[in-house]
Amino acid sequence: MTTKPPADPRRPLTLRDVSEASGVSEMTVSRVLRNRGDVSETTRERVLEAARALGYVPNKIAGALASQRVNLVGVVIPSLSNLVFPEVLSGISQELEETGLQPVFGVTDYNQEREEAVLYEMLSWRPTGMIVAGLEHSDAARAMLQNAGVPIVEIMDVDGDPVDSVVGISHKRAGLEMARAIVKAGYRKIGFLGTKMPHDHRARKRLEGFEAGLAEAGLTLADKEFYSGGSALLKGREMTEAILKRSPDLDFLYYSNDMIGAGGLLYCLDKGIDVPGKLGLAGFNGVDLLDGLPRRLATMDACRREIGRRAAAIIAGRSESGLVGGERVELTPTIQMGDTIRK
Amino acid sequence: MTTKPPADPRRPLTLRDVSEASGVSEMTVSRVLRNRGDVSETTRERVLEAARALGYVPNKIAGALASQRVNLVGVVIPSLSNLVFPEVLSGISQELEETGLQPVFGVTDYNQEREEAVLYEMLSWRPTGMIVAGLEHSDAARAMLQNAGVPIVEIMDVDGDPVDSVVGISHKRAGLEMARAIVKAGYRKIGFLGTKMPHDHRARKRLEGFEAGLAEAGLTLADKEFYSGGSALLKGREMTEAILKRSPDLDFLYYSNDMIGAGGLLYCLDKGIDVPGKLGLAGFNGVDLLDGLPRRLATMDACRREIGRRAAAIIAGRSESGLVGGERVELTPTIQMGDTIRK
DNA sequence: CTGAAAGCGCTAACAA
DNA sequence: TTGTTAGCGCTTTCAG
Repeated sequence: MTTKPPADPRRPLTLRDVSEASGVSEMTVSRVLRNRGDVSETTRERVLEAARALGYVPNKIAGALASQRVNLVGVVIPSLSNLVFPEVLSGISQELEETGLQPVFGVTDYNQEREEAVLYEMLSWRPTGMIVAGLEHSDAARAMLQNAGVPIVEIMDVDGDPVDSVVGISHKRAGLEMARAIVKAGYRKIGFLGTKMPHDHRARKRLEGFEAGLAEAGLTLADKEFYSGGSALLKGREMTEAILKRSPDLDFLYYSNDMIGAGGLLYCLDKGIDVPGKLGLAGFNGVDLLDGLPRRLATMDACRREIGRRAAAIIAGRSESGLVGGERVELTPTIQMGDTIRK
Repeated sequence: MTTKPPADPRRPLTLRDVSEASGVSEMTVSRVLRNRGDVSETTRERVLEAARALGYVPNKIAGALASQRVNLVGVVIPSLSNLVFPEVLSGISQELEETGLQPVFGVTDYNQEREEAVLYEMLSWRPTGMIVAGLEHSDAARAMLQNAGVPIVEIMDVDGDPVDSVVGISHKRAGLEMARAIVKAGYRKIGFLGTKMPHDHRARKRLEGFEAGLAEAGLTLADKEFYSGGSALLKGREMTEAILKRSPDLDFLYYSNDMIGAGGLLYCLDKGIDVPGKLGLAGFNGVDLLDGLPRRLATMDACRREIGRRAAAIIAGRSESGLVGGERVELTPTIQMGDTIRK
């Protein structure tokens, strides 16, 4: 006759431990812990009591393997320091809160190889769905997403060919409309200041749309200036100084984001340049972080939180309603004229 | 005689599929895909080829269950919009990059109930380790962490009683030293402006340390102003206006973070207040986002990226070297005097 | 309302 | 170098 060796005390607890402590079968314990099926109030309480007393934390790995269900939603974004993405994430978290689904974040640093690695890693956890920033992916990444067999939502941008669903704004259109507004306000010698990152496709599309908008009025960009890295506010300052030295006759500066725009604005105020009389300014994103500046920079709201919410809603909706086709949600950004464009 | 029904074509691929496609046992396929054990170059290539052709993505759920190893590190932070935390996360990602470990983020919104929920959720995936912001947790949360059986690193703050390891700065000391620097520069009527959030323990500790520092010189805070929510830059402006209206004789304003400090600075410059001659200003965090302001705000670097890195290194180190006791890493923040304190 | 048996997809340990 | 066997901790399914 043998006795079982005493279990390792540092071994994580299992359903069996709760079962033994409560004198109820593992199956019934499992039911109680998941609120599934009918369990008598008596046993229910006995089980809950035992689980709490032991400090049992269920093993979702085993649960997921057995049930073939994982309450994770993968979210892949290029950067956390961009100010834009935390807000998207926040919209996603908020929308998912009530659904029992949990977002899991991955960051690519605007790097396609990293993106592939992150996607592979995430998909290997068999998430309920994936939310991925942007429409531009390597062939391998697209293939992975296509074969994943779960709802995919590409976000931020709608100008392109989505794998499945897409939620975002048209950055081309955003650039176009900003150009029209600027032209309409009477500006003619217009410069562009933006990021150098070759993989920031959305900034590129805004610039394309912007140039198209100028072309409608027979205009072309008078000058451009690009940067990469560093404090955006400071870069905005430096770039503005540089472009104005080179092209002193510019009457408008269009910045690819609000942070560099704010730097430019501060520079102009420092130098006593008449804004928006002699020089108009506009950015992009509508970050309310900047609301306390001496003047409100003209900008365009990118609907960041709403994008996160809608994307999450698609995943949540589909995960309970079975499969539906790819949806397309195009949000409409609104221009905020602020105080840096002439009326 | 029966034939197996054809497999559901949308069913995710398994090791078995790769095994059949390559004519190699599942076990060997598994070895190849994990680079474990010796496999002949011939079979290795055959397997890799088959896996790629099929688009096989391994199922980590099953793998983790079988191997009892999970390459996930849980990271729990209070907020993403705080500017501080993205940088910590970035330090963590960076340090983990080479180790095969993957960070998974969870956000608590400075809410203890949410924290419990997030911790429970994460621990149920049996991660390799946990990084948690702050030392203040509910009893239930502490118990969960204590019983998790994996390395826990609490970050940001060292003033308190850690569950296991801790990496951070002393916020008490940070406040204390800033007070000393201010007093030494000759300021005497000092006001404090900060967040109202009752759960921002670190801000509270800085304030305590700050008051202790003033007390050393026989001083007390002349006035205080608190806020919650909204654009920090704007709030900084508004609060500064309010406190100066109420207490026009203040000669220094200590802000609990750089963003509201920047708002205050912009307000003072607008109003033509002599900074730092008549009024000194200081913030906290050292966010280089603000480098482009007209003057550099005095501040104190909170070592955010370094904190993330060190915490991640502890998890990574312990996961391969077996268990070690709780480590304590206290980083030393450095004052940056900027242009808003008299020399 | 409760329990017993089978197996999710993979890997540890051992055998060949 | 490769294959076989058992089982990770849970849930599904079916039987009581």
